[in-house]
Amino acid sequence: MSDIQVVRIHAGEREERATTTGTKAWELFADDPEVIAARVGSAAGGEHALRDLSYELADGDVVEGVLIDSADGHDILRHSTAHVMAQAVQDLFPDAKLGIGPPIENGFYYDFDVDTPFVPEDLDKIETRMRKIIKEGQRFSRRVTTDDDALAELKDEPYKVELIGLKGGGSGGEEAAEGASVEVGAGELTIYDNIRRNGDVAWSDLCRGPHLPTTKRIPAFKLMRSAAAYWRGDEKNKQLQRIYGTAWESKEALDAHLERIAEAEKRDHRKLGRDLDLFSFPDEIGSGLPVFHPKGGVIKRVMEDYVRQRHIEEGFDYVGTPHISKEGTFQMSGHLPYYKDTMFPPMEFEGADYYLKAMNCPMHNLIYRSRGRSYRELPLRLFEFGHVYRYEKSGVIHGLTRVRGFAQDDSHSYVTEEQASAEIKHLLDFVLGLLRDFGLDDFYLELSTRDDSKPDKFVGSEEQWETATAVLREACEESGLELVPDPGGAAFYGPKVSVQAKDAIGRTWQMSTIQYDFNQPQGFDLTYQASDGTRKQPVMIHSAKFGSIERFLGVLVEHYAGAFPPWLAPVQVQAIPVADFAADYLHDVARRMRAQGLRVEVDDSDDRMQKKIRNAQLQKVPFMMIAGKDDIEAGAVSFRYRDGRQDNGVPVAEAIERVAAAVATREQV
RNA sequence: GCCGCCUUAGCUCAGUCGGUAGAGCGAAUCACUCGUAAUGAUUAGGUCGUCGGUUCGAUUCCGACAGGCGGCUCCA
Repeated sequence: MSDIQVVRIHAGEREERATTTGTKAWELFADDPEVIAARVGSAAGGEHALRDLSYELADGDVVEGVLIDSADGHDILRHSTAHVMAQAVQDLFPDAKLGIGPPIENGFYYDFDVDTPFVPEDLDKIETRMRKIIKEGQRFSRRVTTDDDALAELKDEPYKVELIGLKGGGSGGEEAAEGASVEVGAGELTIYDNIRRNGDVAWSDLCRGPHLPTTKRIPAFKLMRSAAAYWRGDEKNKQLQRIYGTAWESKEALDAHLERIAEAEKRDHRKLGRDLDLFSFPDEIGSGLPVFHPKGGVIKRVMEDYVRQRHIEEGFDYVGTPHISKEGTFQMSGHLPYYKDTMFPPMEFEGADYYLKAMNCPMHNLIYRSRGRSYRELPLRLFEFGHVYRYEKSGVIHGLTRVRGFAQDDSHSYVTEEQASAEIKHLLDFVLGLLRDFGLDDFYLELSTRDDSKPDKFVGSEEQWETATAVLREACEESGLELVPDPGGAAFYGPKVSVQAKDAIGRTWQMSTIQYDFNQPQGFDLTYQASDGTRKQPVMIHSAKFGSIERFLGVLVEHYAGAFPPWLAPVQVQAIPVADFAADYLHDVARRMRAQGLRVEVDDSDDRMQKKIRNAQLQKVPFMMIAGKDDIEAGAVSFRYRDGRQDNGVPVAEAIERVAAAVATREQV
């Protein structure tokens, strides 16, 4: 028997463990608590060559080699935990039919077809059962089978039967099996048996693997919630009951994960929006239609002022367009056939159908077209805060991040084909700089292209798409940022680049978008007079930096956890008199600060000073400015910063200067 | 839109196995005038999401609708 490499994989890190002969390979890591997954490969034939080999141990037991392709230890751990969960569910609910159960980011799920949805108490029971299975140390054992054998064996599992059918389903098979790849993969069919110590098969599942050696290798897990999910992600299919869980290499890692979830909840902009009195969603107005309170209004206005100023500096002209328009505008742009369902129903008036606009591009096109254009005018850059309304399905509304009415910081650059590349690179630079000013500096790009298998979802010729995609790709590559492909994610009129930014706790948000559009200029018959006197069609480049002001604000609330940097903070300075006698003094200092454009409030309520400090702290005000007898005598104030640091006896002029400087930097404090 | 859960004072939540409700915080008033995260007392505040049904009686049980939450689907 040839030499075997045993590689251990611990929490996503790989480490070569040993080279040995096959017979002892399994024993090497069988008792190593560090190992949560194992790969067995052949030194001679390369690890992939051993996919199907099994190894005979000294005592005659047979152990399967596990092949871990791109998956890391977490995926194996989580997928194995999903199996244990499914076994527990079928133990407790014998009628439950299996869907699929893949690992996902931070966890796993498994779908079940059951008559009654799971309730939280069911999850407790399932967890208990899972602990028992884990304790039993059932071995995950791989078994190659044939389609026919598998169909016979799994005849009571209709969804598994369907997956087997998909696998062999010809050209569509690969795509159709996408969601099911952990079950059947692309190659041969395998079944994993969970084998008890006494050799009994406790449970089996159609699965491509790989898995942990035994269930004992699951150190820490927790079931999180149950929810319905459409079979194979298609809303035409039946909904199955999905249970989500998470699994980690240690109790500590699990606790840290739960801690991160709690931290994310604390940052939830819907909660902070209420606590900090920023915005609300009155039922009376309607779902997904926020109102901004004075403090939220300040942040919104500062954001708008900033982005308007930046656009003007970058050569954009600020324009304005109405909220409603006759149907023809959206016919011309080509939007209506694609998006009628997601536009609010039209209002009939004087024999015409008026729609609330769901996009601004058509309006900008009409500004472009309002007179003849010369190549000398290009690039022509138009920018506005366009208020758009989209009839989002009721189930998707979410705080400020998914609403039915919002303002886009929408811009369109009309350029010659030759200028497109430079304009896109320029926009990308512009966008990244802007995001950095909002404290976001960890990015990657996503390039959304058309889906060649669904030509009816996209307009334009293949060459047009190729050109446009190439231009975008080049700009992305030049930026040096990581580029992730998103096939099929393009708008109907052209490909797009989107900037994905990571927030303070590592969550990714889609921010700005840049889209290359060769279609609308044609629909609107946009032209310019070229230098040679001919009429040519411009290319239109859509870009939105915030995307939606509402959404961006929601993301910022979560990114900063409500503790905005001074330039964005609704109240920059909270003045707190030690007692009443100091209120006039602070009102005077506040007046001088306001004259510098600073946002200052004086808390002259009859609360005690400590209470006022607490309130200011809870409101996450960056500067607390305190004054009592000592300060008044010295013509000074005392600072308390948001982090609790103090600075006593700062002369008033210097204090004002200090706050103004902090605001001017746009930096967090 | 689909599945499940939820909706009681401004907020967070108790409670009523069907006999119309409570706490803490917040608010208002009064007293205290205080040096870096909650002074004390008093008072006000709710047709228990809306509409309908069952019932002698509904906040409680049933239904519809609206809104919210968690997912799915969707996201120009």
